[in-house]
Amino acid sequence: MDNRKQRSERRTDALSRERIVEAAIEILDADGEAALTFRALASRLSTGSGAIYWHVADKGELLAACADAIVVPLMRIEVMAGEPREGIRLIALGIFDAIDRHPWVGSQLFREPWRFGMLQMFESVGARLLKLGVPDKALFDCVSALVSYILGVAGQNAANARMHPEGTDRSSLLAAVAARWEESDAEDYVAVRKMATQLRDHDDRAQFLAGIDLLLNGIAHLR
Amino acid sequence: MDNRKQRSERRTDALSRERIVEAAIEILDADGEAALTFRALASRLSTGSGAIYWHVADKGELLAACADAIVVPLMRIEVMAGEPREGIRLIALGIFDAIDRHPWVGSQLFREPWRFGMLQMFESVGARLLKLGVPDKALFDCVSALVSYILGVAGQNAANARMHPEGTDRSSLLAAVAARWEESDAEDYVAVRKMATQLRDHDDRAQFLAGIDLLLNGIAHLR
DNA sequence: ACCTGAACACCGTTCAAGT
DNA sequence: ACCTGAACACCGTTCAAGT
Repeated sequence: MDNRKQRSERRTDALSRERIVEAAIEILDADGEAALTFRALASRLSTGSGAIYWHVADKGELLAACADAIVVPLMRIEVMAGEPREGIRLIALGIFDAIDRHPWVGSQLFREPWRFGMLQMFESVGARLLKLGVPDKALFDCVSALVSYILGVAGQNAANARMHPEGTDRSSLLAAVAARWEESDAEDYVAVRKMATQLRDHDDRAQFLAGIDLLLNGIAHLR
Repeated sequence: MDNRKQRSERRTDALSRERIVEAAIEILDADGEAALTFRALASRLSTGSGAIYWHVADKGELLAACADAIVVPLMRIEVMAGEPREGIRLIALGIFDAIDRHPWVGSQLFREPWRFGMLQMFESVGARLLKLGVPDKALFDCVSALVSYILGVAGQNAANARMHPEGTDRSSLLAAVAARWEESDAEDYVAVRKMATQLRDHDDRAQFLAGIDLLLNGIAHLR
């Protein structure tokens, strides 16, 4: 996982799809989605902006390739050992953590829902649900629900990162929103007021896992 | 001479935030997110592109205002009559159907997660979960899970619409993907192969509701 | 084959100038 | 106060010309 190379780009290296994707990911991670332009990318690769088009069709394909480079390795189908529920939790957490590190992936996952990575994800989750005894008839709905939920959280994380890039003090931001929630009308906003405290000091990762467990719970009590 | 009355009678109404948002929504619905430019909007409103900036800060605010115009009315907190589970289903379906009609809303909901509409949604869902007997401590996690799931489906629908705009024959597209699923390796893709048939003739709306029910099921079996 | 970089068509946004 | 529309800085993409 930790293949941190020397940053000294040798200008003698030929351009390649992999080098382009690698550089693009560095830009995305460092400065966000808006910073990835063909000009910035070309300059980082010490080449002309047109050169990139020899290896990549357009910006959409470039972003998709970047997302695949992050997500597909996570989806490798491991031997089906271990408790299936735990396996699903680990798959979900793997995606959650990856998107935590690379928030731009979150917005990207929606674009090409039937790409290779998605197939892998359906298989990884589906196989484990089968092992849990989920009937064939309900399988697709259950897997879809889990995947949709994971993507929903991913998308929110990505949006969060886009709006509060890096430095923002998250806990004081949550505190501010929680304060607004607490001040809302006592009659019309009963539930929101009750949730304010939990909003203030919740942990995103734990909350994500709680949602996965709710779904697994619901799946276990099917029919 | 006072000519204000006269002006209000004229056919060309003054520009206003509402008229701008209304026209923007028409463009978004008709031709998608990429078609909404300040130039196109100005031309539809028979005005200069700079004029819009008098009423709207920038494009981000414009898109957010458009999304709010669709979503906020759905979130009106109705009297808490009726069965709570059914109420949550109706709220969720309302959002699903709205995003089905206006797919661009799906991608927009992620951007400003703590906007007014979101507060309303948390209250509408939260109040009903309280009525179901969900303990205060678990409330925020449960509401978050439901909202994340709804947003996840919304985002996927929006992406779908962006990729297959309007005319595409959905059922033959699903059939094509299902065929690929069926042809995948029999050993490595057991689950995917079992899901192929269901993928081919599933209904998005029913599947969405199935996911909501899984979550409600899981919530009901909390302890 | 691969790369260069100017050129093109388009964007969001600004702002002096008008009413 | 509100609107005009040219101008600016930037984009993705193309393509004749180079190696």
